[in-house]
Amino acid sequence: MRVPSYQLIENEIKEKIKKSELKHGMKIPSENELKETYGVSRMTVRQALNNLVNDGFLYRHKGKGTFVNHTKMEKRIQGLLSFTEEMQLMNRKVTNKVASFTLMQASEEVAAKLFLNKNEEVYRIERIRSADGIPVLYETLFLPRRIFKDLTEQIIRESLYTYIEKELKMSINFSIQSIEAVNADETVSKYLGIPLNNAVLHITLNTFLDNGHPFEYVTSYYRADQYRFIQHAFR
Amino acid sequence: MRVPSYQLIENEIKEKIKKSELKHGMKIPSENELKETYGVSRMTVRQALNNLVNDGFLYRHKGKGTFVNHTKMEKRIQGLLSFTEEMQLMNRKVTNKVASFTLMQASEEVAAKLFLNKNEEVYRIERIRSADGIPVLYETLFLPRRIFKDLTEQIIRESLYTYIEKELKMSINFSIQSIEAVNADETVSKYLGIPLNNAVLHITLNTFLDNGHPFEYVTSYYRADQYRFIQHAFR
DNA sequence: TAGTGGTCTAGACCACGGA
DNA sequence: CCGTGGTCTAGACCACTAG
Repeated sequence: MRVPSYQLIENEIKEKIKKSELKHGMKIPSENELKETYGVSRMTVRQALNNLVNDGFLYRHKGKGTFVNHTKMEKRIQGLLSFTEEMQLMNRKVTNKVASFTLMQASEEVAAKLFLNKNEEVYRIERIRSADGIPVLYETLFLPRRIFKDLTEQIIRESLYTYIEKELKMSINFSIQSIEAVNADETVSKYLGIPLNNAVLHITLNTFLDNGHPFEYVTSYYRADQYRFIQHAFR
Repeated sequence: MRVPSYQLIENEIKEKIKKSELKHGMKIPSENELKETYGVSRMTVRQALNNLVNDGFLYRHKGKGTFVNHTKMEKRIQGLLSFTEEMQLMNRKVTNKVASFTLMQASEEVAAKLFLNKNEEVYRIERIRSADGIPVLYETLFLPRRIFKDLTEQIIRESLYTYIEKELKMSINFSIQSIEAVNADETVSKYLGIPLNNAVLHITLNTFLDNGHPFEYVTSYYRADQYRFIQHAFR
């Protein structure tokens, strides 16, 4: 069983939505019909549909049926951009300074975030990123050795996302970010050139490839006077 | 069958996480153990656990077990939720205190955000919102008189989104948020009960109806120790 | 090897919506 | 009333992790 049946069903329905064979508001076949079509049990059909509902592709009405939602593309008004790409969009020139670059064993926290076994090797890299010469963010990256066999400082000074997509030919899928506000400690104030205790955005980021594996875990601090997040959310 | 068994299981686990009987990284009982504990089938246990995984309370490792995730009040961006709805998801009780409630003429900024003519009437409302008695956010709402003809303090003490959808029968579409970090000023520190200059999240929010009209403009300050944003982004 | 979560079956009864 | 999705059962085999 290479690919589970429920994923096949999911993918077929996603494809039909993508190709507009299924459009917003249209009713899809009932669970019993899909069960026959795919020759699986109803619970398997439900597993596929549940995932599509959770991901926002479909919605259900008890007693009526299952319907196609607004397309995902509409929801992804803002995609996942790297810092380099974001700054390019605003015509600002990015420079990166690598403050440290080491290979170490993953701590428990890092191993959990990167789905590694404890003590597997990870790169730990500290980087200060500036836009038009102004330091905007200080970040610590954790990257699994397993994926980045031959990482160099040169790559880190340029763009990691470009390297992954163009050189390693891997496909980035999505990220989960947590955004908090904290007061700058000594390290942060030093690297960002701001007074101690100034409010900064503290963001941790976990990014995943198409195959479901995480390839980076990043903790970062953004200067509040230089950066803010804009977010769209749909009801 | 008033409350489905899987919801009972979900709620018990959520409660234990809330009361710190289950903490980050701890393993919860296996599906077979839970099946015995609750006297249900394994599929029912899995339905409960799947929901908790989707909502970010738990995570699984094949062959190892199911574990408790970090908790802090989190915003999971799988849609636009009101504060009330978010807190319900976390099993927390919301109380709202209205600090001021006035009808005034829109300033230039507010008129622009709400697509009003200058000097059109808007409600200006200050509100402190608490979860389980702890003040979490202080916000100032601007609502156009044109849409909310008969707004009362009572409505504001309860849930505005519910009022809009259930009473006014209008349909909320999407919001644009800007997220920044700032140091708490005197007003904010007083209302949230935190020291002056503590970092807080400063969020401004513009929310739109299905017909394209904005119905609220909100500026708010969230306690950093009680709240963070979680955001998914797709490439 | 034993235990865990992942997938799947072939049934069942229920609550809701519409004709 | 019938068809829909919602809940639930009592099994089964698989893949992964650990000792």
